[in-house]
Amino acid sequence: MEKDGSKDSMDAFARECRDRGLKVTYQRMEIFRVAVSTDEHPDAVTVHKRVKKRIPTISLDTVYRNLKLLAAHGLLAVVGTSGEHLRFDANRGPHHHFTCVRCGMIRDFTSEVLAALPLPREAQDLGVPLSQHLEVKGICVACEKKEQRKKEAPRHKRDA
Amino acid sequence: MEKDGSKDSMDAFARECRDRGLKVTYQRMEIFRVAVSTDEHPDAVTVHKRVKKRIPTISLDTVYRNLKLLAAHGLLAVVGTSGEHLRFDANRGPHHHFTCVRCGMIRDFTSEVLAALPLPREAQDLGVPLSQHLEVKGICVACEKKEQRKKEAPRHKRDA
DNA sequence: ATGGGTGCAAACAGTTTGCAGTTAC
DNA sequence: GTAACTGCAAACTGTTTGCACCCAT
Repeated sequence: MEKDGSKDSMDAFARECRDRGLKVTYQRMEIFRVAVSTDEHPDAVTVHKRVKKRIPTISLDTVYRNLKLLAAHGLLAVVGTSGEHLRFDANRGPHHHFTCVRCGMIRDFTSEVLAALPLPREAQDLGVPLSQHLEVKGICVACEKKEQRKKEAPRHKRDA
Repeated sequence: MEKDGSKDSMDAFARECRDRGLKVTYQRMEIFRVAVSTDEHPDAVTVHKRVKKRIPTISLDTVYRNLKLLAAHGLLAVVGTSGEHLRFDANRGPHHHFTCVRCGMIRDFTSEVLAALPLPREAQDLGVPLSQHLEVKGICVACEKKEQRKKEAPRHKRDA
């Protein structure tokens, strides 16, 4: 699926919706078209504004609902940790983040390999870089352990 | 400044405050102590809860104000894009982000060098990684141009 | 003493939810 | 026909702001 909102990609999207039991509504299609036609990572209000040009009566909450729904189905993603509360970081040195997708915990790590990494040219083409850090998403050891336990001992209903 | 809230680091912090004309209040010190004593990247409510143990009467908005103030002074940082609106990304392939610190624009880029990069061991120690992407912060070409113009032609008041 | 800082309460903005009517399947 | 979806309005939550008092400098 290219990021252009072409007929092909919209057809593919419609198919993916039906596959998941999601109805293919005009609103949903237009919301997706707008989202997929830009790489500015718009927020819900921006998407709403743009969709309104085609569907003047569409409501903001329909946009929210659809973006969230599509995100839940993996048809699009929420950028970074956006939308969560403000989180603060008193570690002022260069470091990277490991974010647990289960519990939301963010842990720092440092890496000499990464520190030595030159900034890719593709990024330099976009502007003057000031800092860079790697965002790793995954499942932290604590959550991993929890899930292991569930698998290993499903006969106990300790995790009702 | 180590991330331990030791007397030394607190003294250093007090000095940095005074250097910037910020008053060294009990509340401010405790807020910083909490922030710097953890790498969980707590949100304001969490910080508030912890500071309350020492200062039961502290208000949540004092915590907000101080965290924001300290962030503005570079004494701590706001994590990722947190706190902004929800932003959505329909680019489902692996890609990285260039975020402009001036205008907030986020642009995607891909990089074969990065794609080939093995995940550092330090991250694997924290859990099972699912995805990784580089977050580059800097000044985008548009903002860069704007600032150049200001420097080069200050005699014209085209940028009043 | 005095300007910044604090606490309170009220305002705000973005997001979510309940409901009744509508639409895709 | 029915379950999913939409639009509206009201609720909610995290964050910000105005104001009067207080405290570090």
